Amino acid sequence: MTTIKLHNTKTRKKEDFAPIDPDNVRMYVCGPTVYDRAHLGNARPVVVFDVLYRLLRHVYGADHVTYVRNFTDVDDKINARAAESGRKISEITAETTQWFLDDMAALGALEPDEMPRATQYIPQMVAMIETLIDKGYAYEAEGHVLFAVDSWREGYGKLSGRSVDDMIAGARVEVAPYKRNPMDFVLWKPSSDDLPGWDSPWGRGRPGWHSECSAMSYELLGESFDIHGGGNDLMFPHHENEIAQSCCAHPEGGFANFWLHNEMLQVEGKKMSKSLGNFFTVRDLLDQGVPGEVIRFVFLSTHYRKPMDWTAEKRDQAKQALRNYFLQAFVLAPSNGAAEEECPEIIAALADDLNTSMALSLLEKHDDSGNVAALRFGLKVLGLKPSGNWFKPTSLEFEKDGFLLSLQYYDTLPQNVRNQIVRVLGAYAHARRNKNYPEADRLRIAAQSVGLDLRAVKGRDAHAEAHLDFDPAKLEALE
RNA sequence: GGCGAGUUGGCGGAGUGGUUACGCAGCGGAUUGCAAAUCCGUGUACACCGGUUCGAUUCCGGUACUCGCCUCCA
Repeated sequence: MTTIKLHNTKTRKKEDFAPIDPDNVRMYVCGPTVYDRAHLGNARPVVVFDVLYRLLRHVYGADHVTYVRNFTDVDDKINARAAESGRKISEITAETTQWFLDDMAALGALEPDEMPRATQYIPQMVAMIETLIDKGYAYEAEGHVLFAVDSWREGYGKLSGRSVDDMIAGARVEVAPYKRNPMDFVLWKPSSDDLPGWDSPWGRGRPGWHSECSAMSYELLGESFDIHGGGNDLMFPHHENEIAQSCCAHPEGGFANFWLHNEMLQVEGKKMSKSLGNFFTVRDLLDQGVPGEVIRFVFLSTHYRKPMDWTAEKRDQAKQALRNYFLQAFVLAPSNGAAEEECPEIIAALADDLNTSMALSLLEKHDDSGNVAALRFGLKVLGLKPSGNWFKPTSLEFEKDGFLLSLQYYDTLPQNVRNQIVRVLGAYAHARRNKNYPEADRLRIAAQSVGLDLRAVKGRDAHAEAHLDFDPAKLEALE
């Protein structure tokens, strides 16, 4: 069996991955807070851990992996959004959740096995907080329940490599007066009547952000599981706090064995932010006609632990490369050939701490050598699947009146359009035959502007190739 | 200030203690009325300074720079 190596943030080293139970490999990844459309940066961890999910399923079997990714549907940002829009919270979270699912599906991400909503796990959070209070790790103050970092100094800060003292020294936050230690964090906070709230031993309130992931991972994966993932900005404080809660509430388990963190995304060399004007969502890109699999390809071209820069140039290069692979794998190759054939090199690349850019270069190799079976396998295991026909500027070729036509959906075009195309081709061929090059060029350039390529072909008069944006309505003007 | 990540040819991006991927772009050529497409050929790069070594881009130390986190932000 393939040994997967993963960089474990806990040890800062690449380690051999060995699941607690190979029959049920368990992974938890922090999901989105559902208050708005996912921006491009939100998509990176989704794609990174989707690749890992696929690899785990390949190695251990699809039925032997449990992947959990939550939705945070109780949060002050959501409350704020509801207040300013006048809409119901449940409406906003339901809509945003569906948007997220749709956008991530467009990026070729498989849905996790479990997608718990925080609001469905309030009782479990309350229970966990009670346990923490009972064990002396948490205390109530002014309707809040706080985790006391001093009660677990031996463990707190280990993941992110900070000591409690360092953190206090570097803290630049105003400290709430009811905190015993400035670094204590909120497990439960009171809700006013106009905010979402649940009854609890500490009055009506709502959970702190960190409580959610601990309670949900415990409920769905147990007190110890294999992998916990997320963006490296979550390392502190979110993951540190999760560890504190989970390890103190359930000391019998070790919580997550492997911690994986992806690096952040930049846009044209700068952090994506609204103030820089380079902020955009996945949906924006899709609406601009960038296929989701092209976005995915760009993500895959950078190792997950390196900062990734989204640039227009990368987008274009990715599109071109993918077009070639898709053409080779799904159009040019004989359809009756082997569907796919496992490529151990690609699996080995992924098993080496998700070396996706290496895997991509192997795709290139198989494309060059015409090894379609391996190419198909690679595309599949990387989750690169055509979302439409964008990569097929041409499809089948037809002979018509001595001209070679290679037109997408030729047979679905109305007869009059077909005839028009043949007439344009005829005019083009005629002009060339008579060395009337200005006229030939005029036709070629004009045709190009409506999405039709005319070109001379040896041994034939002319060749027309229609692109997807071919607009037959404008064709008439050419004649 | 603290913690962490990174720095490879024009761009992207692997990899390696000595033979130095690959893609894109570029350049040269073939072909072409021109262009496109295609084909052939072409690039000795690894931030800087020390150290280890017969030999380092690859190992060790330091410097510089970039980026992230430390505060709601993925």
